[in-house]
Amino acid sequence: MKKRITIKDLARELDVSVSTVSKALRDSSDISKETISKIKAFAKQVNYKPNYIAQSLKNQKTKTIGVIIPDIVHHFFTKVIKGIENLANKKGYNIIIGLSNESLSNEIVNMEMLTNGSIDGLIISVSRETMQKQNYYHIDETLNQGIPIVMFDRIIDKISCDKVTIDDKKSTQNAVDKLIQNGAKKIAIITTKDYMSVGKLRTEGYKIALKQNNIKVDDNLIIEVDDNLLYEDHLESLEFQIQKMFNNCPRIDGIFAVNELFATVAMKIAKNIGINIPDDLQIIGFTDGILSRHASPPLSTVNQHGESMGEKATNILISRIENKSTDNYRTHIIQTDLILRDSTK
Amino acid sequence: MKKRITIKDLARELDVSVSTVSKALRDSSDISKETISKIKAFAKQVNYKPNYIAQSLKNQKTKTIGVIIPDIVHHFFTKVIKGIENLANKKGYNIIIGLSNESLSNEIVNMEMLTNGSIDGLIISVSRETMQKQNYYHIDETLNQGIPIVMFDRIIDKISCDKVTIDDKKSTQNAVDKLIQNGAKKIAIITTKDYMSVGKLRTEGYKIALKQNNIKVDDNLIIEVDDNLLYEDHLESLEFQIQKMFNNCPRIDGIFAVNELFATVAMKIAKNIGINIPDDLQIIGFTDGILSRHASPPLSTVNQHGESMGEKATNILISRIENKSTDNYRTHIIQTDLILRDSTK
DNA sequence: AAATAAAACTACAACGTTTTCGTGTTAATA
DNA sequence: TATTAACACGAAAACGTTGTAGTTTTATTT
Repeated sequence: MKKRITIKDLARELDVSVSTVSKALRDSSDISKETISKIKAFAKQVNYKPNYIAQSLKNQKTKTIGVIIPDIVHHFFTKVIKGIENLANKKGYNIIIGLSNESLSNEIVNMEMLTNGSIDGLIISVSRETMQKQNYYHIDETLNQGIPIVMFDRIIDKISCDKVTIDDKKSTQNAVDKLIQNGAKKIAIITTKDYMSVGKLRTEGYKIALKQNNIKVDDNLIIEVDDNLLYEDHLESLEFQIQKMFNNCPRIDGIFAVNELFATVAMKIAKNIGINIPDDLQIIGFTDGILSRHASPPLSTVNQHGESMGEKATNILISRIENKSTDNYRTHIIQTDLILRDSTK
Repeated sequence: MKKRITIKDLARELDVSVSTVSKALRDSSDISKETISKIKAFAKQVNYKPNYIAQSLKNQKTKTIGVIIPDIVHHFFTKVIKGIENLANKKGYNIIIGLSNESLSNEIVNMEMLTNGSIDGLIISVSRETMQKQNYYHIDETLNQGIPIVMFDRIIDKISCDKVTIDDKKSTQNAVDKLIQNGAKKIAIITTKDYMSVGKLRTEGYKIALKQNNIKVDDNLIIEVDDNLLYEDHLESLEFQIQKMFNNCPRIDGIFAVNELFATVAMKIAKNIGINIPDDLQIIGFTDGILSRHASPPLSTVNQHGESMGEKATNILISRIENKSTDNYRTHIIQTDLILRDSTK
């Protein structure tokens, strides 16, 4: 186990001062060409690598960005992270990840760990509990400390910072429109309770689409799933609610689901009852994940472009970090599109 | 934007020395009870938070562990990360993630970024390219630097470090056994080319199970998919190979697939041809992911317990980091189990 | 040859901690 | 009362860098 080589070691070996080495390595005009190349050559030879921690302390910046998400076992978030990582790496940043597990206290703990000097900026999608309790103190705090934040997907209007998201309302409006154009008349939506901004917005989009096409909104067709439970572990209750919907309104011919799990489960149940998809019932989900792609039939879905979202967020964050740009905060909208597969006509 | 409060600030305000403050905050016996509580109270009042970077530099440890994986858009890895994060957080560690995207050079770059002082230890599942090219220099290097490494899932025998994985051979042997017990006689395996240790081991397990049950191994039933391509983007070629298998050997009554995507696609194709599952054909996949759970019928599968794997790896790593334990390196085996759903009788 | 300017290099403080080794008080012992 | 021990605190170095403000050397001008 070799000891790490430091600038001091180089200086001693080459019989120059520490400052000379440091400057040479960063091509300072203070140092002569020959000395620079001599030092660099030697540094390379002995495999010198600068200590990031020391640099961070000295430069007061860490070249790492924090990412806090509610859950990592989730296709969409995973795509976003991929986008973040790729761009961040390209720009010489590392990412350090915190998981809130949908809990406010976890979110706070993670945030505190990260904001004690470890990161230059933060990208976050807040936990469900944070939205419910509307407790944003920790977010305000880190903003106050001068750490730039970019929120994505689940954003909070009251907080003023950069945001990147999609137009949830418009996107579902388009999707529902498509259902209607395809001949659907009795369209249900499977959504979440409305403390989740996205669920709420998508429900609104659904209603607008219906109204514009002169279809009456029927509250029996609006299924609000209580997503306090982690769906994957509580499938029965989800299935139960959907089953009930079919019982109450057997003649449903279109379903818009707020995520791909809801869509997949709805389709499964419909098929069990003997409903033919897409002939008798058309379904459109949200988020182009693995489930949609491999369901049978493959699900039509609204593609959120998670990777672009991650890249956009990273871009904004890094320019805040590096330019100290004090432009007004903006909310950037990522375009969605409708991927039409076999669950629609 | 408030300036961050440092120990120096506290010292000035309270009119004591920096050392006293530092010691008081860590409950040193050097300092009197009263002074300690006075200092702590004040620190709390002004919301003092220690600077992690400075502590890292001074203490020569960062309390963060690096995680490098080939891909994050992948249910299994995601489960492992969850396991790592949960345990790490509990023990006061952060995790910082690097993605290799299955590329050796990316893996190297990430590794270099992380090993320049940013992490105390590393958990890694190597990229496909690393396994193919058998280029392990970067891994040896960081081991040499005294940074402990735990490899998981895709492990390299030649490298001596801690490892945690499953018994691929035995697990598939059990699964194939189950198929045979259920009456299957003509069992195919869909695997990967054998530079991937896991594909190779699973194929071996498959062969053992057949032999022990006096079934002749038929090379036509061993489908080796070239997974140099990212499957998700190259489904056609995967489908093509599986299709061909059914054409060549129509009477297949059992399939073991090396991952859940292969299993799902195989099932889809079989259903299209009109094969009934599980009556005519039984399928078992690997990795209990979202696809298996929501396929129709739901897929029987070998559960790898990714989360436990992550936790185990973290445990081992942290004890290496903190105890400097010099026990011999061990390879820990995580038990798998067979989840029986509706794709088997 | 003296004065000046430019070039090449170095000392040192600083980033925010932790820790070793003192030093000055007070209390206990001889 | 003199000596020692225990207690409470502080000065300063260190972790590995960077950058400012010198200082020395070399080259240029008069």
